[in-house]
Amino acid sequence: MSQNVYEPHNHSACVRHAIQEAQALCEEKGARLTRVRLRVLELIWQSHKPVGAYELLPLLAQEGFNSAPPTVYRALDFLLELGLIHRLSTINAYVGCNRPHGSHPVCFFICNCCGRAQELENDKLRAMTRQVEALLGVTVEQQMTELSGVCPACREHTTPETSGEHCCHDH
Amino acid sequence: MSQNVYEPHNHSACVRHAIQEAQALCEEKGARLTRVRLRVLELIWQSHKPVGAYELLPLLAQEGFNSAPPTVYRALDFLLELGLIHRLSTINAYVGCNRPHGSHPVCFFICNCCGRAQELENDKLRAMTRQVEALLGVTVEQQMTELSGVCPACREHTTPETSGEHCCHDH
DNA sequence: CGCCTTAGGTTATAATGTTGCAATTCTACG
DNA sequence: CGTAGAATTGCAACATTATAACCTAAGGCG
Ligand SMILES: [Zn+2]
Ligand SMILES: [Zn+2]
Ligand SMILES: [Zn+2]
Ligand SMILES: [Zn+2]
Repeated sequence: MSQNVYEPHNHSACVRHAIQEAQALCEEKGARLTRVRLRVLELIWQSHKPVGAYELLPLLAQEGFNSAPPTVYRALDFLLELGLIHRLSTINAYVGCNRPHGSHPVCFFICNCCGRAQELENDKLRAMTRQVEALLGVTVEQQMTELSGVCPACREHTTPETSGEHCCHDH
Repeated sequence: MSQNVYEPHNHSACVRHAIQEAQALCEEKGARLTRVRLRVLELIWQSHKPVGAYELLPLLAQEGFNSAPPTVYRALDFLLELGLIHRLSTINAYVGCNRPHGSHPVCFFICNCCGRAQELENDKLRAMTRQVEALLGVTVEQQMTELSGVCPACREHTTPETSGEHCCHDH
């Protein structure tokens, strides 16, 4: 929904939109968005900060769901398969997808300070892929780009005396 | 050394070049390329297929080196720090760096069939970074792109009857 | 040598992700 | 409806990857 998660925005709308998209996509593909799967997706969307698989365990347990690793990983696999979430391998965490419509090149910026991640649609990325294919004669099937650094919000909050510390945002 | 690891090439030259570069870099930076560190680097360079940390353990043990996880990870950390190797986070494996001269944007293509990885210098990548910085107002500090698919050698070797199997190359 | 810094040895443990199998629930079809 | 087959979940154990803590050994230098 939001094009820049580092700016204040109506996050409820992000969540609502994501869930609606998910339900529509599952309907369309005949996939079953069961209670656990839906709840995991909701939990992931609670913020734009990617969440680790093992962080989800206690959250699910708290709500009476079964909470063993396979439960979470199966839900994550399902959501990944449908493209509803992405896995950020540099930080071993999972985050909701902006436009869950089929497999697409993935590009994220991750703030090292607040942890929030912004998905990016980038035409330079496609150009790069084509260039690599032409150069090496390969066929690209998957691609993942992870940028990291400091977001505008964190740069602003990081005054000289607080530098080195981490600021904490909820989403 | 090689600009395309999927083509036949003089791999000894790759290794020799990498080790020389490493020694020069350590000299220049006053870093100590100890026996374990050098051997780990050599082992990583034995092929263009990224190697897992735990694969190195028995290889080191076999040569009389201490082989507990910390030994290997400390060597890897040292080599990563100097930029002599890269970590491919999508496959949790380590591979030698082409041009070990300071921190630089990392871009690899990884063949899903033979596992060999080719590092790429790509101007589209820099353009993308600038575009992202301008778009979000962020500051990019690190970046990693991992493409995967099928290399020319594997596409050629994968006839209809062998499709689905993996071909094995040494480097 | 004697002091300091860096590197390595050792043990244990944390963090992340998988396998295998039985039990349950859902779906489709007659 | 009722039942067979498929998909999903529960559960226990295990595999893989990485780190912490604490101490000893080795190298650099006055
Ligand atoms: Zn939001
Ligand atoms: Zn931030
Ligand atoms: Zn080579
Ligand atoms: Zn290949």
